[in-house]
Amino acid sequence: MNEVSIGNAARISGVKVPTIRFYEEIGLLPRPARTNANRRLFADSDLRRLAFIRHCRELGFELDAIRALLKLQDNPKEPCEAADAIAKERLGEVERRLRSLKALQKELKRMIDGCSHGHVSQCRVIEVLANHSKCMHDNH
Amino acid sequence: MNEVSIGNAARISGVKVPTIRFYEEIGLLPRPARTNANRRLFADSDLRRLAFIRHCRELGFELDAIRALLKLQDNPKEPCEAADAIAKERLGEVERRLRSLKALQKELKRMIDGCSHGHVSQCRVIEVLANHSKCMHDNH
DNA sequence: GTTTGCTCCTCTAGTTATTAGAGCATGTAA
DNA sequence: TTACATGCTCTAATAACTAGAGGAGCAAAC
Repeated sequence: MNEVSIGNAARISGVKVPTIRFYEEIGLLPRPARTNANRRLFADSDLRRLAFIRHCRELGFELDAIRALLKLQDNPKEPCEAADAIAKERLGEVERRLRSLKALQKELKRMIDGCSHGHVSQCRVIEVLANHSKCMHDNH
Repeated sequence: MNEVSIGNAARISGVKVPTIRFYEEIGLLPRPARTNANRRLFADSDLRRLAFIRHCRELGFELDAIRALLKLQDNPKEPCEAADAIAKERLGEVERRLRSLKALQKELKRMIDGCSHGHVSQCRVIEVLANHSKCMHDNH
C-alpha cells in the first residue's frame, strides 16, 4: 500500500492540495496517516475516494450529495435506491438548467443581432434586459 | 411617482427584501428615500432597476457584469460596444455551459438506466462515479 | 556543509451572492 | 389596546473553495 504525499495525491487525483485538506477538515476524507515530520500520507483507498469525489463534483453533485453517496459506498449492503434518487435529482436539475440556458442563448443571440452598434440608448442589449415585456422566454 | 415599502418593492420586483438591502449596500442600487420613521421608499426607477438586475441574474450575469451594464445605462451617450461585448462574452459562456450540461445529462441518464435497483455493491450509479474508465465523456 | 528552492504544515481571512437571526421599533387591523 | 406583521441595523452563516502569512523539513547543488 504505497503511500504518497499530499502533493502527489493532488497530482494523481486531480484535486488541488488545499482542497484535499478542506475535504479532510469537513470529514469527506478520513484523516490520513502522518510521517514523523507530521506530513500526510495518502493510501490507495484515499486516492480512489478523492477521484470519486472529483468525478462527482465534475458532474455537478453537491458535497452533501457526495457525502450521501460515500456513506452508501461505505456500506454496500444497503439498497441502492438512495443513490439512484440522488442521480435522478441531479438529472432533473441538469435538465431544468438546460432549458433555461437554451432560452437564454436564444435571447442573447437576439440581443446581439438586434444591437445596431449605435449608442446605449438604442442598444437592445440593455433594453431587452431592462424591459421584462420584451423578454422572449416565458417562464417568468 | 408612487413610492413603495421594501416589502412591496420585493413583491413587485421579485427580489427578496434582504437582497434589495444588499444591492443597496454594494452600490448597485442608489440609496432610496426614507420616511420619517427611517423606512425605505422605493420609486419607480428603483423598481425598474431591480427588475433589470433580477433579469440579468436570471440570465446568469454576474453582479460585476450587471454593474457595468448599469453604468452604461446610467450614461447613455456612451457607445454600446461595451454592452455588446458583455453580451457576447455571456453568450460564449452560456454555450460552453450548454455543451457540458448536455454531456452531463447523457451520462446521468446512462447511470440511471444502468442501475439495476439492487444493492449498492452492484449499483452502476456509484460504480460509474467511482470508476473513471467507465466514464463516457472524454474531456478529462 | 550550507544555501537554494521546493514542498509541507497550521491558521486566518477572502471570495460570490446572498440568507438567517438577534434585538428592537413601527404600522395596521380586530 | 392588543396582537401581529413589517421594518430597521448588525453580525454571522452558507457553499466550496482559494490565498496568504509565517514557519519547518527535505533534496540537491555549490
